[in-house]
Amino acid sequence: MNSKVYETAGTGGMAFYLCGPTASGKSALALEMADKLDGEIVNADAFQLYRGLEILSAAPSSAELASWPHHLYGVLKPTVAADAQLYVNLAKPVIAEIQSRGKTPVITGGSGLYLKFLTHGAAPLPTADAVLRAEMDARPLDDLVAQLRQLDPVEASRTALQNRRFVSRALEICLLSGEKASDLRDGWEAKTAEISSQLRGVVIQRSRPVLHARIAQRTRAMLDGGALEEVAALADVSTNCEKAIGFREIRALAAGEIDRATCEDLINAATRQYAKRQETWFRREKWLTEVQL
RNA sequence: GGCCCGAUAGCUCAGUCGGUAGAGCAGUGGAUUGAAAAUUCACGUGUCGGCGGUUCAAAUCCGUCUCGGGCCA
Repeated sequence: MNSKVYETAGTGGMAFYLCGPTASGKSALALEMADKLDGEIVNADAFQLYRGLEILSAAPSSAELASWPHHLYGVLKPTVAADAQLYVNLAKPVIAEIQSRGKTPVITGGSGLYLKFLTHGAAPLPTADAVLRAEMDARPLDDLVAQLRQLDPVEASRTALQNRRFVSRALEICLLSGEKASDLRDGWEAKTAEISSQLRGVVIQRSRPVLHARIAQRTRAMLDGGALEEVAALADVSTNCEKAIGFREIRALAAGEIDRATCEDLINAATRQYAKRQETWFRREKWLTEVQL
């Protein structure tokens, strides 16, 4: 059934990437692949990194974690605001250490940006600055766009100017570095193709009806399996964790603003939309071998 | 049985004075190198419940039937 996956994986040694949309069955396949490749599983999911979000993030169960070496699951406190570079800083040494023992890292997850940073490296850009971001968040978008146009017309011309996040980040780079974001980014982009040719991995695909059914099943299991208690226990969380799908919905349920069925529907819809975005992302990663399950 | 209200996109609904219909949500496709489970862009033909009638022209007016919901018996 997974002969194409095995073929892509080869005989082990190199890191193997196992990607796919949420609820596609990555975790189960990871266990299988780790066994096959004499490997160890490394998390590449932005939310499974956190402790206390196990149910919402559909992290592997404690039984699964105990059954085989897993790395980078539940390693961050919910108050920490992670980002792609922080993830790479955590993952690189873990992967190297696994390889030094002659094992194969099976890097498993669906966070496209985190995976991209890990596989292709980071552009030489300044790190996010919380204070500057807060300042920019308080300004009108038009104002940010005008300043970006002035500081870096090239970047402004190729940025989606309706997207506040993208405009802010481009501007942030210019302001923190004193250089043009476009110049800093160009150097990095030129090198990505060569890197891709040396990577090895698969992206799991499932038909939409199947994926949607799996999502619905999982949402129900989450809500029945302690997600409400988990959210209730998360008193102090970073703004990262607040964005976990299900967090707001379950808060609303607990507050009596919506009923259980509505909560379930909302979580399902948000999860389906997320899965679609993941598919769009991975479709562009041509180095991944598509595997239909 | 009588009366009233409703029936329009997958869902919830809008539709002015008659000129063959459009919002939100859902869905689909895209963008996306330090917030990414984030953020953002694009995409709207559907027996206007059925049948008849009036009219140059009906989602819209009239009749009737069907199915909901309600009130009175």
